[in-house]
Amino acid sequence: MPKKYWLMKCEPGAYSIDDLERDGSTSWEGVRNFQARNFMRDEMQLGDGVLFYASNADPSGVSGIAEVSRAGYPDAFSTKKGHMYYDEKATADDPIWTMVDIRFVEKFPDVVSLDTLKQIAGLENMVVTRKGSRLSIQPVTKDEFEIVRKMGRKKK
DNA sequence: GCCAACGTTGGC
DNA sequence: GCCAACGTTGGC
Repeated sequence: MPKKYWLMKCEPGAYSIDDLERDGSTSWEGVRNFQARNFMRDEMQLGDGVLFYASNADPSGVSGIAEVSRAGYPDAFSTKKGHMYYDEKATADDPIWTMVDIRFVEKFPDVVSLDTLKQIAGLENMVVTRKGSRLSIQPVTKDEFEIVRKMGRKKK
């Protein structure tokens, strides 16, 4: 299966590219959106490329690169009563939700801001540049991934 | 902090 | 199966 590419959003206050660099890798639990879950459960594969996107940031944008280090597996937090990711509909047999692990690859010298993404030719169809795009895990094409990586490596 | 856009829920 | 109400996301 050919390698796929993704964009994963997180608020830096919750988890940033610096946290990922420090930790080396992390589990990506707590996604409670069916579309995003389906991507993790059905399509994400070991080694897939990830654009690490900082939302609600200053500025918001892609702050680095990660890769999938473990494909989709059940999100055990969904059955932990009292936990912030607890879902009362989840059971041991059917935890409903899925998580993946990702590994740090690189941090960009400068964030490729959303504003920049919107101006770059070739990224017109990127999900993240569309108005009202709230999906926290989005598919990205190989071309889009490489354009953003190239931009991110460029020093100002 | 505001609020538009969105996803989910639940009444009917 | 529609759709209003609600809660959340995320840019600004």
